[in-house]
Amino acid sequence: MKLTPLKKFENYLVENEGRLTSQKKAIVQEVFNIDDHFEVENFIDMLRAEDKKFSRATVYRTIKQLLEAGLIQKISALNGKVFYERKMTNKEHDHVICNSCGEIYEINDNSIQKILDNYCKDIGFRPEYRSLHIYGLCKACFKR
Amino acid sequence: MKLTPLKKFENYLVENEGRLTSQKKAIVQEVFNIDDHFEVENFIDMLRAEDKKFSRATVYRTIKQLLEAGLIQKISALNGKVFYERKMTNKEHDHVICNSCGEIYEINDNSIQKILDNYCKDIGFRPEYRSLHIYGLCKACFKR
DNA sequence: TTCTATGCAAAAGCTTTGCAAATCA
DNA sequence: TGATTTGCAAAGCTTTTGCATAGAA
Repeated sequence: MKLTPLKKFENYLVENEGRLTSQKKAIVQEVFNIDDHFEVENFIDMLRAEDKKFSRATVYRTIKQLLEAGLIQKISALNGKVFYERKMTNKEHDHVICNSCGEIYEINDNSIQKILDNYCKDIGFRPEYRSLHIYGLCKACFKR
Repeated sequence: MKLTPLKKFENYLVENEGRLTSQKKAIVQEVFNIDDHFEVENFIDMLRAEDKKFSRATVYRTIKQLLEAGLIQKISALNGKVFYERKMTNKEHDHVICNSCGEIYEINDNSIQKILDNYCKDIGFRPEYRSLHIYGLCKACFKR
């Protein structure tokens, strides 16, 4: 039995003396309609485009709650931009990125996962999210 | 023959029509005196404590230049905090970052390097730089 | 009915920028 | 000398907060 994100959020709110308002409902649905990561300001624009003109404060507050509820995760890029995306429990984010053509490859090697899990265990760290990015030149671009 | 960070920065500045001022010199020396990562505001305080009272703008501008020169690197924690640290050319930067207190641990495990090198070799990718960040809760914060 | 959530505007952090004066090459 | 850099203050951005009102339970 799998709960919908909205249901999960509702459970979280019940447990934490929160209330499920129409704004929160709409925000949750919007977030889980987006496959990709998103920035808050863009997200607000998307809501606006659908005539869901909630205040910035409400959107920020709801995103914070979704984060606390563990339904979404935050990604901080090196350029200072902050993204959010719905949390995929079974998917890590390992990428190989070509500096020349921008092509992105996914790494699928669970020996990395094992090593990292062991490391975390050793230092008593409880991992929640990982990001592994390798930058360089892909085969084709290297030949040139 | 190994160049000092200051010399490298000087070279970078010459190539980019920049000038090596006394402020920049002092900032570079301070940065390379710090073994750990640092936040800009703390860094400014450290400079102040040594009576190097440069304007915030100058510090930010110099850090930006050091970043462009490839002498330091930026780390963004999920709680929004931004850290910098000097770049060790012979060492990859794998970090474990606590989302609660912001503490950063370094991973030293060259088996990761081997796996990644193998992976790159397999797909014909020539790696230049990698960043591996694990976010979660450190021992102390998890207990709370 | 009671307490949380919302919207607004103001404030808070952090970082960047415009401009005149200072400094480097 | 001529161009970049500095310091200051102001402005920009993103995010948070105080407060009165609206709304959920």
